[in-house]
Amino acid sequence: MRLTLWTDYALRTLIFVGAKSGQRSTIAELARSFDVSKTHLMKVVNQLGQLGYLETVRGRSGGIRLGRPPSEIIVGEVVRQTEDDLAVMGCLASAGFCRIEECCVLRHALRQATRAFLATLDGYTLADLLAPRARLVHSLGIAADRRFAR
Amino acid sequence: MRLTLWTDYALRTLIFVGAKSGQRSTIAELARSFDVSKTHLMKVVNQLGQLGYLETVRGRSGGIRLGRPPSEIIVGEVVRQTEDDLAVMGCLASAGFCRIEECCVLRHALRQATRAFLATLDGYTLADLLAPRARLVHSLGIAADRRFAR
DNA sequence: GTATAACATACATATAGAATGTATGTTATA
DNA sequence: TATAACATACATTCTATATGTATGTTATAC
Repeated sequence: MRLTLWTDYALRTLIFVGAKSGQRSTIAELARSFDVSKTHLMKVVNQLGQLGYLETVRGRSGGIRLGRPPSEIIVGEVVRQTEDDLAVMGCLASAGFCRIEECCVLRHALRQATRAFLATLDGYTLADLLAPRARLVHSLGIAADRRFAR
Repeated sequence: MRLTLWTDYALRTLIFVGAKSGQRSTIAELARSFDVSKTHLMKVVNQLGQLGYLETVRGRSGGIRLGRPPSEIIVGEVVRQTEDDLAVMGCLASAGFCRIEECCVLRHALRQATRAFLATLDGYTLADLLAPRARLVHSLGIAADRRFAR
């Protein structure tokens, strides 16, 4: 029962970009920090941009910043959008999967459990994830931006 | 975020065997009903037997029956045992996965969400799943056992 | 005004884990 | 003692995920 690495990168991207607050981040910088290829992470960033979670700026001194305040980015919502299949069992993904589906109590239980999972994540916003900001900045190796430093 | 088909078969096996109550089931019969190969389902049944959920009887007129009362078979417990990896994200599966893991609030949230998922399933026993017995028996095509019928 | 840094996107390939299949062995009873 | 049924090791197939490659677009610094 694993969420995709895609969702993992998406959430980590939001945390990273959020931790830099005012400063812009670049995909190259994120990719280095996560140890993924730039082109791959680019796709994740692209989706987050289209969903409005990120504001992407093209051009020579472009980069990424948050598209809305951290307190308005709900973790459960992000997961629902980056994960394209949240059905924990085949019978929840397509009809006719199992012959007892019309009277299946298990199916009901699984739906309820999935709701409980997402509801828990809905209790967290990006602002909550950014609470230990000082430690995050340190762990992520976020340094002062040299372009603006001098 | 899909549970394995293995877990699916395990739960369906318990429902099927439970629905036949007193009567023994055979793997061949289950395999036919689920439209899986006998040898594959055999492995699932074997595990359930080793865990004590099923009592398997070898020999010419052998078969399967429940190893304990339906009310004592907790769905969440079964899932925890048939699913070998319940970590919804890499960072919950192995240490050193991500550089912010020591101060990561998301990690905490994901653990909490997983607990909520399983806690929901812990609220159901096999007895609950068997409640609509008449309809189950009908949908599963469970007929009177011919070996004992005449 | 043009070179360049940065994002955008379509398409192709690789990989790992799940799912299934094959083969052989063991048990118990009709 | 033949046979129906469970036991288990090993091999193979399949598919979604993950990644890579290639090319295009945008906007600004110089």
